[in-house]
Amino acid sequence: MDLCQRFCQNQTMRIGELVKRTGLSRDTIRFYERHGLIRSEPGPEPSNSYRDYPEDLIERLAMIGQAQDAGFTIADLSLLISVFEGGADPDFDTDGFLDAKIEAVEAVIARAERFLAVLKATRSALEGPH
Amino acid sequence: MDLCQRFCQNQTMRIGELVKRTGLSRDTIRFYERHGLIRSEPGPEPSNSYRDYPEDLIERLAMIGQAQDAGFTIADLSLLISVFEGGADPDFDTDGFLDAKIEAVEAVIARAERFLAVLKATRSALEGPH
DNA sequence: CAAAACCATGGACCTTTGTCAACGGTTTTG
DNA sequence: CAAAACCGTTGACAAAGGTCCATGGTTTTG
Repeated sequence: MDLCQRFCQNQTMRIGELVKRTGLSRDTIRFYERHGLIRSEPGPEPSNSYRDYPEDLIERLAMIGQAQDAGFTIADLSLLISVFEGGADPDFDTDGFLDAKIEAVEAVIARAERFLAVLKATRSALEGPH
Repeated sequence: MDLCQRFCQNQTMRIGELVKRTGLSRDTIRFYERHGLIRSEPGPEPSNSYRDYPEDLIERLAMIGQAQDAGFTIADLSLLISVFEGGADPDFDTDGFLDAKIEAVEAVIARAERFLAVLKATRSALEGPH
């Protein structure tokens, strides 16, 4: 199967393109896959072991980055993704999880903003007297 | 020197009180000190090796927490603190450093906020149909 | 068709940010 | 004064999040 086929037929790509389009490293992507944050399919050719990565992973990988900036760990993300995909353990308190995480992220943002203010004040203090 | 003396004379405390007032662990505080993020003084008694921690460390330790939430590493903080204390390498580009860091923190906040929106949307989607 | 580029897998390795345990000394307290 | 609580130092350990390397196969390209 050549490039054009892959391009025209559907929205999947090989890992190299995902690397280019996300800026992540190959190893990082595989690391996420090993930890269940993303999934890939076997690819149509029986002759190789190349895997297909769907288009929407680009969005998901971006979200993973945002989540990490918000203080989420891989384990947190793993849980959240099971919520997204509806495959969560039925007696898992999804609402409670979400509420707690929302609060935590709001706290992180508030703290980061307080720090940002310190940083800006420092810059002013340095530029003022100059 | 007894407790009252220490309390009345000046604004320093021993590590145990710092632990209580910051919520950090003893080991974390020592870790930060080993890495130059905070400093302590030898304490007045010659008979022991206890150290004195100034009152303002409480504020600084709070700031360190905020900085970490904003994506700062210990190494970043070490640089920033040398800027605070005016002891920075004279040919270090302080302005450039601050500008870059401010931009980075703003980016972290923006990304965390985008993620927060995802989280809230997910909660709504879950509560709505219920 | 040969070289260059790409892919998967497995496991070792690395950095960051702490945490724990052990040892021996000092203070505080009942 | 004795037990309990506190302190400092050292060094090993740990978990998270990746990164690197070797090996061997597949595609793409010139």
